Amino acid sequence: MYTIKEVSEKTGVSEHTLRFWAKSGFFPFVKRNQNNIRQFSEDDLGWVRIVQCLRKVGIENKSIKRYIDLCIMGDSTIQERYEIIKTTKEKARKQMEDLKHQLDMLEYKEQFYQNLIKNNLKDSWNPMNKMKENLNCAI
Amino acid sequence: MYTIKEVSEKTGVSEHTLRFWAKSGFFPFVKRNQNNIRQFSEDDLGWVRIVQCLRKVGIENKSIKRYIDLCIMGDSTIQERYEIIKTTKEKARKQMEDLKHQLDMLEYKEQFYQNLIKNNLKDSWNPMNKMKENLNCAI
DNA sequence: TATTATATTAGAGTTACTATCAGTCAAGTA
DNA sequence: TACTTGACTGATAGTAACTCTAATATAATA
Repeated sequence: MYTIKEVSEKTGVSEHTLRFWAKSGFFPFVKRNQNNIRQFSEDDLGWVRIVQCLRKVGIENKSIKRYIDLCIMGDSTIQERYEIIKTTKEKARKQMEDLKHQLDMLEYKEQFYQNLIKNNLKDSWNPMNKMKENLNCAI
Repeated sequence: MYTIKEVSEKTGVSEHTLRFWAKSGFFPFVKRNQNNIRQFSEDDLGWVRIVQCLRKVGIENKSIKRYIDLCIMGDSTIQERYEIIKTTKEKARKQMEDLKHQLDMLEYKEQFYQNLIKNNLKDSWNPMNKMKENLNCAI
């Protein structure tokens, strides 16, 4: 059993956000002790991790709540939950692709600046200066 | 020269967001025609794309503004701009890694539900049912 | 000439936190 | 017994980055 602090440390989700999520109905099975303190079980930790995963892929809280509610409803909703996961996975895959493009662009920019710096120091009248002049345009 | 609509279509950034970014000072060189309509040049399009790239990697608008301002200031800021791009690239690389973990988790979940569905339909008293019972816990 | 399309602006609304405050409660320590 | 610590509650305000709405203007088209 884990306190909210331990869950925060284990998952990297702030205590604030965990309470916010709890209030949003994301952890319906978390028990309290006699002092009203939340006691997260290993399974509850699993819920935290899946919520965290869905959020990181950009699923909005309303949709996460829907998924949680389906889980609570039991076996009859397995198909729908499967579809949600499949769609989310596809979304994550597209994000990976997109992020790869951004990484490529940043690598290109890095090279661009690296050349600029190298040539600026060594040689002030080489062809790179054409680029230099256009710097404000090309960023 | 492109209208805001054309830029939106070319880049996938909404007209709304483009105006918001413009207002934030991200496109200082965009000219207007006699009717006060924005006319994006090919170079301006380049600015849109780099801003889009930085946003997609999660760089906050305040930092983007800083980068834009450095660009305007000219050659003396090349080193600092280079550092920003390098740091951003590193950030993007870390995001890729993290997203890969989320993708792995979603793939695992997909398999989990797939097995559940397959076994539920074919055989109601196999070992998978243990998992089924724990579904609400394991999500 | 009337309508439609596209553009502009200011400003309100939204999401998902994030932070702060005020106050309660219980457990452990000096 | 007083004090500190950690957790809880609720309310409220602030923030980032959009996102949407409304009011208005111009230009092209029927």
